[in-house]
Amino acid sequence: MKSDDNSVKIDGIDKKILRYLMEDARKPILEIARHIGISGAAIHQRLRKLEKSGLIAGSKFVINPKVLGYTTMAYIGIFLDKAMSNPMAVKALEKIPEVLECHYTTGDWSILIKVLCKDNEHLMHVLNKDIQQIEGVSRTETFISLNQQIDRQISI
Amino acid sequence: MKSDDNSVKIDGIDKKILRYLMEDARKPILEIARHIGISGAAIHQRLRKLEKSGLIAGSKFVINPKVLGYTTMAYIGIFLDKAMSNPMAVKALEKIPEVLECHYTTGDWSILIKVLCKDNEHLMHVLNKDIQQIEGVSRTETFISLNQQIDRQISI
DNA sequence: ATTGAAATATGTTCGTA
DNA sequence: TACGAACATATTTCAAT
Repeated sequence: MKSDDNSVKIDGIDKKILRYLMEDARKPILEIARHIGISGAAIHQRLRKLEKSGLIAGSKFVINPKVLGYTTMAYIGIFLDKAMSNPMAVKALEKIPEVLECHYTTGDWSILIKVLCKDNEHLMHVLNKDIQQIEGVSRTETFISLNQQIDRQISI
Repeated sequence: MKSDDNSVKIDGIDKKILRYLMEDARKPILEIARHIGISGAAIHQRLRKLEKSGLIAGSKFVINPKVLGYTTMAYIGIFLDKAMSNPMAVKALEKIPEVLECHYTTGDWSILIKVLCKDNEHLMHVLNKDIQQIEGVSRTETFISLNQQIDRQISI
């Protein structure tokens, strides 16, 4: 069910439903139904349509890492010797649990990753013992996040 | 309920419960109960404890932005004239819906942001019309994510 | 697409161990 | 902590519009 511009069409009611569930995935459908004034069955049907379209990728519990002692987040730009080593480097990065994101990027680096560590010492360990030891990694540039001010999903 | 190292203690059962819900926030508690072999009431009680500890920050529906036509993700390093302009710049960034993350960082830039746009043209528009026009922004460096290979939460 | 109602499943509380 | 039972809600399906 795709439109001309290769994107799914959703109407105002779909948006309202999604906005509730993007805030709280466990919000009861019937509660949303009461808020926006249509039946629970209608919402149920719309959600099935949205899931089928692929727009809803799933749902997640959000964990607060600080409560587990993880207080140091950083972005690390990685220079690789040869482009050939990229897929192997990503495989190695996947095995490092502190690596939460990994992007091939334009610009100076081959790869940009986001890591979450307990503290600076832990970060240093991940850099020196885990990342620098990956075959093909020649150099890294680290940017520690002193404070995350915005963290949100796409606005619909 | 914090331990000596200022982090919450969770046991193996807590971890199992959380792992299920981090994958699928709407997974029924009773289903999880059947999987791990304790009663639904016990899980309910543990979840209340985990929420009270602050470890569970909430839950979210995950939207696939590609289905809405958003295919260009980029990181942008922003140079600010004076540190003084930082909070004002963040306020201005909050008003740009394409900005999904914003970090104060160590290193070259004052601020690192993540943006999600429909295409390169849209990204260029956000750069030139929205970001560059913010008071105090002197220069930006853009890194387009050609491909995101890893995207996950903290592993517990 | 939407509805109400019925059937099924789940969430929640409580007394007890 | 954990349990089971009882009660309150929610999800899901379906015939009808």
